[in-house]
Amino acid sequence: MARPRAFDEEIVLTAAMHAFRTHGYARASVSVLEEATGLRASSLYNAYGDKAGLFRRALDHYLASFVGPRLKVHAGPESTLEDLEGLFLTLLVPPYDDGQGCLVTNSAAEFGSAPSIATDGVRAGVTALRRHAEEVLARELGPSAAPTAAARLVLLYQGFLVLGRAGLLDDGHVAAIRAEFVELRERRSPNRPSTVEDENRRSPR
Amino acid sequence: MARPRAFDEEIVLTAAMHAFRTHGYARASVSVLEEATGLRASSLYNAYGDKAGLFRRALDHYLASFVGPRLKVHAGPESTLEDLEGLFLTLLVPPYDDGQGCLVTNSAAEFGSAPSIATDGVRAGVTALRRHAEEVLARELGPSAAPTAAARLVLLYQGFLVLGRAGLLDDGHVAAIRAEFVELRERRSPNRPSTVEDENRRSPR
DNA sequence: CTCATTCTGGAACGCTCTTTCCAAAATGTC
DNA sequence: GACATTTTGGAAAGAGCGTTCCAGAATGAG
Repeated sequence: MARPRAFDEEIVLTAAMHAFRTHGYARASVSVLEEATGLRASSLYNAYGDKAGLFRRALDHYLASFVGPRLKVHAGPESTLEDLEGLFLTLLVPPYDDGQGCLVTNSAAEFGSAPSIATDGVRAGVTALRRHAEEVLARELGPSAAPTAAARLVLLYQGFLVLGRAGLLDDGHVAAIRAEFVELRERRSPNRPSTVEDENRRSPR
Repeated sequence: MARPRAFDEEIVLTAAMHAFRTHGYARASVSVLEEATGLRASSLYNAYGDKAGLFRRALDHYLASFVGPRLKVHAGPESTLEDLEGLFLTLLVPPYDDGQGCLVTNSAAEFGSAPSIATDGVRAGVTALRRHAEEVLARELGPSAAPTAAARLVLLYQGFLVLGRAGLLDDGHVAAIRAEFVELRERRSPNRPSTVEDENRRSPR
């Protein structure tokens, strides 16, 4: 009977994910990862093969455990423009306001367009955001306006994430996002009934 | 009489700048920089003190020799909405379409918000873009709408750069930018006369 | 020519990195 | 208890890193 693992994988992958998000891949040395996860190098190697293997798993974990649930809440089948706006605004409050940015976006910048260990995860993350946004926008604005509006929101969101990562977001950027959604609401499809629930979904701030 | 330098500093800094832009700071090893610049390590150290010193100089050079002139053309005292749109669209054609992104944006993602060798340069780059955009927009839309519109363009531009870096820009994003400027033109201040020159400034594509 | 000064290139240094090795540990089964 | 299996932790290996050292090179001045 093999010795059981002494760690909870969920906890380890979450810790690794945050270490990679904070330091980037190159700067997250194995000793940094040891400290973050509480595991020794040989345990990490035994479990994940090598550093790149751990990164891939951490990125997958990020997509599944952070991006996925956020898209479900803010851009899911029942979501509205207010929920979409909340996707941006929740980045300003705990637990998303730690200033370390998004592992997908950070990895996009770090690895660039050459094939890499981040290629599939970055594409998956950006594609999922766009697809979800487009579905909400198709319901809210009608199907013909949705693709362009979704592409625009993706650009705005990536910009928001980069400036957040750099600590350069300010009230002006927030006002720009709020104005964007004011405009989107003015373009709401007449087929889509408005409800008082919409006002409560934006929160925070 | 001291031995003169065997290199042209402009050429070396430009080469280093591109190496840092392509590989990021952490991955641009001194041997990569040797290859890019054609100088040996000891010459680089003699001239710039250390790797961080070279990076700072390369980032400054980028701001002065690439960002500054681009802002002058696309967001200068005579520039219009069409010129501003060209700031985005020129990223799609040579010499700006090499897919390595922007040293400011890449460094923002790499170094984050903690104090670093990139802090001042990133802030200067983002601030300059915003200020220039805001001046154009104040002329074109009127001073009250300019701050929010500028902040929005900065977010869009950063997002455009990140997705460009990741090789994920497509026609949908370009259409979104074009639509953005269609909307901005509809909001042009009545005080600002339109000219046929405006149509020629957008190019390319 | 000598001199003083700075630059260059190759070699080397010391450190950090990623990864491997292997003995001991942790388990359930017999 | 012995056994087989996997995991863990500490030590070590080898490679790559950033940087320094220093002898020779390149210059203009005298």
